[in-house]
Amino acid sequence: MAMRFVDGSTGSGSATAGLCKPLTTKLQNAVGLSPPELAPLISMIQSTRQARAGDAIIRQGEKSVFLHVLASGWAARIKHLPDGSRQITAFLIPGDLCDLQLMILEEMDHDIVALTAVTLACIAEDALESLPLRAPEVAHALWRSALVDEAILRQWLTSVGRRDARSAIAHMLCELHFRMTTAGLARDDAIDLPITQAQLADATGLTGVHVNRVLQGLRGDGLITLSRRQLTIHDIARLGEIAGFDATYLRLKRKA
Amino acid sequence: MAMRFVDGSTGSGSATAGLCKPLTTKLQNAVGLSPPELAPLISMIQSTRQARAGDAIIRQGEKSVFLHVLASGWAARIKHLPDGSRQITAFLIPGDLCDLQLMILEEMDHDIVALTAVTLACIAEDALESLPLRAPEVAHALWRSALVDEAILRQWLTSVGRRDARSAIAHMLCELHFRMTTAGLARDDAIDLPITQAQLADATGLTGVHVNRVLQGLRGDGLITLSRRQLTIHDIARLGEIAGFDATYLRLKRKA
DNA sequence: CGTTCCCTTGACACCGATCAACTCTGGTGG
DNA sequence: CCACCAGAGTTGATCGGTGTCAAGGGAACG
Repeated sequence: MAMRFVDGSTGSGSATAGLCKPLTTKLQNAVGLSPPELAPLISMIQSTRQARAGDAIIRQGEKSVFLHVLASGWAARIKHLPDGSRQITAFLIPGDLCDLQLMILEEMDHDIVALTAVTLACIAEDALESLPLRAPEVAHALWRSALVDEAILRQWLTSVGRRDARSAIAHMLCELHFRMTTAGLARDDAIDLPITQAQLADATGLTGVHVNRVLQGLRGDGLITLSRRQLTIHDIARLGEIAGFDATYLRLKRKA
Repeated sequence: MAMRFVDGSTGSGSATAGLCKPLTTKLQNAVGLSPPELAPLISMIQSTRQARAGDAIIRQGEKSVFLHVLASGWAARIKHLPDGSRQITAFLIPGDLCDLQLMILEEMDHDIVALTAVTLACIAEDALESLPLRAPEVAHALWRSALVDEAILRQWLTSVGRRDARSAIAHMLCELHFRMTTAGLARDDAIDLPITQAQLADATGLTGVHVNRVLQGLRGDGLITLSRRQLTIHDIARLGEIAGFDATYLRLKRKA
């Protein structure tokens, strides 16, 4: 959990702007914000922070004086149970907000753990507090991002509660592909998928063994290739059909 | 889905104030707002709306010009799957907000359905938009309520994904009892629980038959009484232990 | 006083969990 | 460059928690 500080000056120093690429891409694609509108956000990045795979980014019960934005790498929201099992409650990809809720709530109700090496952009809380006045459309966009996360959560609950394993995993792969595309991180039908089958199991409420068998099935049907942390979806239409996937919940736009 | 309009004048007309009892109780208990601080909220209620059990309050894909606050009765957020099965994503009790998300997002990603006869307080959207300026602590409280709903969602996902049926149902009963208490609607260890076993099954990812058997088990162990839509918890400590229940996620307070 | 949900119970089937190797891959150090 | 090692993936055999199907009983409501 090494801390490293970079240039936090106002303006669009190229290092800072590069850090925020996935976030700005996401906000442009999904909300329709223009680069000039996004400038206030980029200029608020005060420092960056690195973490290695397995490190906790923030723990249950903690509070933070920074809003953390994932700039590179993957992370997960994790809830731990008394018996040692865990439920992954969200996968965070570049451009996702870690802890916007701490603007309003007192402490985290879950851990956030880095799944790969990770770079975080840190935005000071007090800078955020004046954001609604200084750049209302950006503040709006951040809340929108949080509300889409909640819509994702409802989809996950639906997957775990009512879809069978094959359909649930297909749905997860469709969603991740779609989100990576929105963040500008997909290469056509292929994405980096740097998570283990056990982590996929913790997200879908299954066991690692069963996830493995289901993936074999999807591979066997020629729907996907997944190896060396690279996912390629060969027949996205059919995969979406198996999943009952409808991307509307990820597209929810800003109100006119 | 009859619409009925009542006095929407400013001030604390007793009818309007009475409507909001559970909401104000909740906000007082959970956030520590005082009655004078809540006055602006009560004065914003523009009309009320009634619905009968089974009626849709708002449908997936719809938008609304009102924020609906549940004043009496129970409702549920429901996601429908292509095969006809359903996942209940939230139980809404008096004092809960139905569609705050529509302040920012364009359309609903799920249905909200009345589970009993229901009274809704309607707050006009444009009145809400100026709320952060006029009564920042109330606006804060509303967002807080939405974020607690998200924390609840994470708990549900954890229940469905990683707890067994007995533990998941015990957890649900603990949560509902706690929330009813916070809304000022509990009588010691007893609450109204006007939902069917099938609905409890749709919320926990189980079948009605299995929910029935689990409830029999909890009854047989002397932990609860549940009949005629009345739930009494006889041994809340042991029920909480079975559930792995920790109410922190429902208590998340306003930031100092 | 019948109709309609809802609850209850039993027998049986099955999806996914568990247990237990074994293999493969990537990274590390000699 | 190779030997080693830990983590991740793979596979088979078996178990068990829930689902499914089917039927009957009870309570609310007109």
